[in-house]
Amino acid sequence: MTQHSHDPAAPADALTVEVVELIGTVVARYHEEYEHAAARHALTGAQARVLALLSREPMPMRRIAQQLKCEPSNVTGIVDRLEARGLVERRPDPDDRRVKLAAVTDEGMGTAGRLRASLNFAREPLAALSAEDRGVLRDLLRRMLGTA
Amino acid sequence: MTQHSHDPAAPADALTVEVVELIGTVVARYHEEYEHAAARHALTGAQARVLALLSREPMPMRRIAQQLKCEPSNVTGIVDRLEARGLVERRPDPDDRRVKLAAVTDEGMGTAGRLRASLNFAREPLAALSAEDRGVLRDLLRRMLGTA
DNA sequence: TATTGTTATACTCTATAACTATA
DNA sequence: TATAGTTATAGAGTATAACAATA
Repeated sequence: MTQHSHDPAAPADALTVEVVELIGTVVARYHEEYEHAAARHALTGAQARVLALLSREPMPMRRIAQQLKCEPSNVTGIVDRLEARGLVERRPDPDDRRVKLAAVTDEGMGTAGRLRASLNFAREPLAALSAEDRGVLRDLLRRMLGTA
Repeated sequence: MTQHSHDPAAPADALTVEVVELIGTVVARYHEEYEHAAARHALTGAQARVLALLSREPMPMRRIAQQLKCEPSNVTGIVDRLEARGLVERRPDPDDRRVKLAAVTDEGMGTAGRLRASLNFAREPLAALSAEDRGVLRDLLRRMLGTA
């Protein structure tokens, strides 16, 4: 049983435990900041996520649910509330009349942009790291996530 | 305006943007795994967090709310549900009769232990990194979080 | 008076199941 | 038959405000 074991039942060493705890702290701080940024625009976290998603590209209700990893029925309500505020609209899909494409309005695009700008998680914690450090961090995270 | 600027309105460089996106992915994966681990024990995320919190140390309802960063009134319901399942109990505080100390039962301690063990975020993604890499990652995260 | 925990209320998110309109 | 979106329903988390017991 070495430190490099992939045995899922292997007890974690002290270093791994500390890294996991640090990641937990990052997760908590990230979420807190995201919720606050959303609240500053009178949005819930879920609404902000959908708005951010649609600001990149309109998409069917079904696909929003897949991205959010939730049931399609939930998306109806979230989009309803965004639509009631004029930030999002439902458009018919010319290729399939069953499908409704959710798309941000001009106002919604503005809100999405301000939301993105007010998310200072990008700048504040990472500002403590040099460009070189950030590069090392990027590589480690990539490998951790299996995307490198 | 240099790359090291702390100006909160400064646009983020490409590297910073990528690191933030990677952190976003880590956050999403961490949360997904936490919710699944909780669900395997028929707990919600909030219930699992409170159980984990109390498994370290009994504490007043008020302090649970502070740790969860939510209103004290919410804690009543979460602890109610844990108590109904016999995982947690309310005890009087001998020093202040207004206070109720929430504490895990023996059964709750067992569930908390199994929950912790089933959280394999500790092992799976970090297994891709060597001990040296994990040390570097720990140092970068510490500095990012301002705890070093 | 201030504090602790609770209750009452309203809103949002969530999953499940049944429904509709299309395909 | 199958799929996209919705509705209906119920449970859980959340904040706000008002309350009882205690400090």
